[in-house]
Amino acid sequence: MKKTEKRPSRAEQKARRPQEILEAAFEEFTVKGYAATRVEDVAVRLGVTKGTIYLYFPTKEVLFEEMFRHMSTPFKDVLDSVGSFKGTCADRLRALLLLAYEKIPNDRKTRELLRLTLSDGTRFPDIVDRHFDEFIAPLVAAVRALVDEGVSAGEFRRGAAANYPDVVASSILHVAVWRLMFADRRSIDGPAFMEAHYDLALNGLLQRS
Amino acid sequence: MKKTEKRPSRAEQKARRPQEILEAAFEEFTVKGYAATRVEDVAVRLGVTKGTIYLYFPTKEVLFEEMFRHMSTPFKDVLDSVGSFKGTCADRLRALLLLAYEKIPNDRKTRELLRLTLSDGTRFPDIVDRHFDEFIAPLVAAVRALVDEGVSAGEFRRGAAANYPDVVASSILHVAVWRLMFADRRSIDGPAFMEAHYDLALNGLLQRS
DNA sequence: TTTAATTGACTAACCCGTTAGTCAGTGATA
DNA sequence: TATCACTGACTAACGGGTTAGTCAATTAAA
Repeated sequence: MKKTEKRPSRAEQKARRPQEILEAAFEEFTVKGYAATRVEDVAVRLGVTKGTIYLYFPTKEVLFEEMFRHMSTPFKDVLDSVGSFKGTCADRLRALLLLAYEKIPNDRKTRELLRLTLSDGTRFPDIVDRHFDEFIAPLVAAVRALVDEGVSAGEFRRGAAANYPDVVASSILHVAVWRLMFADRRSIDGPAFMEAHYDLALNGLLQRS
Repeated sequence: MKKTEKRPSRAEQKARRPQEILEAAFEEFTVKGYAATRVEDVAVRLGVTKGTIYLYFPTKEVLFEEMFRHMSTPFKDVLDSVGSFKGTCADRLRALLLLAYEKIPNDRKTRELLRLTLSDGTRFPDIVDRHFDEFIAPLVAAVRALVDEGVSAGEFRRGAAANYPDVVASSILHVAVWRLMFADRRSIDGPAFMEAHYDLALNGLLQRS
């Protein structure tokens, strides 16, 4: 308990509350899932009582939805930076994979939101659509653009894989799911796995002779 | 409602009950998850009352665990049949992928158990370990054996991908997760996806010469 | 008639959402 | 600067509804 920082004024505290609540909610919901999380758990984690939560959010469902929105940062911006990259398509594929690994399996926030999407997506179809629009669609589009360009340039083969870009990226999901399943119980060597992924994908795409 | 089959005797009914309950439990748990499923939902689905469930299973937790055990059919046996295949490693890789696609993303049972593993695995660590032993480990081992053999025979490259067999198979998981997320809302062309997967993996593995 | 599978009412505990009341913090007044 | 009336963020306790688990009564097969 540091005492160095001064106690915030009431106005400051009030302005800060919604964010604090949403972040506490994230921790609880991701560990227990929507149904098994009690609103009071969220409050206790923050050091307040349940009533306080209801001053800021009308229902548990709204709390969950807003938590999800607050925690999911769009992926498009990150991907756009790949478009500005120079170099061979092979180099740019590598850059793209690096970014995607950072953003998806290596980022706890994204990883846990994936879990919630799978476990509670039926109850909240909106968050699944958001997840698709903000993560999956942009990533698949980026891979597709890159592969198409490689094919046009004669660098990549024209083949079944080139037409289904998902298969080029899907090992990223593997790492994310692995970590969600086993946490620290079975560790996975991220960089080594990514190298293997890049090696297989690149050689799978490259012109053969 | 066919009336052709005769009413079962009491002994027959009693012998049949546990299975019936476990299958009804599967339907309910996979739709709502552990926490949001009521024991009475399971009973109603079967046309009995809650008390009956408790004649056969002592608690909701035990019901869930036994449901999971009853529904997960081991994968090893299926994989062993690949070992007896003849042909090039490329052919055998194709056969292995076909089997894996049938068993994982195309099989509703396996798919939904994957969802439960992710959503309620924290509460039931045992089922995660079972899942690993019965699905993941055998599949990875089979891929590794095949890739190693291909490398020894000079058919496959020696490279990063050959050392991390997971990347060769991980697109399978992609289809499973996709279907869990979007159900019928965004369909995925299974056979075409598998072709793309095989195309990329095989060319990624093959000797480059 | 005997036996045992099944029922369904019941309990105890739980949890969402509400609200009357509290008190720390604020700012006007002297 | 010191006093104090007032505000509003927060709390504590509760109503109402739900659900896991129990068990005495029921019912139908043998």
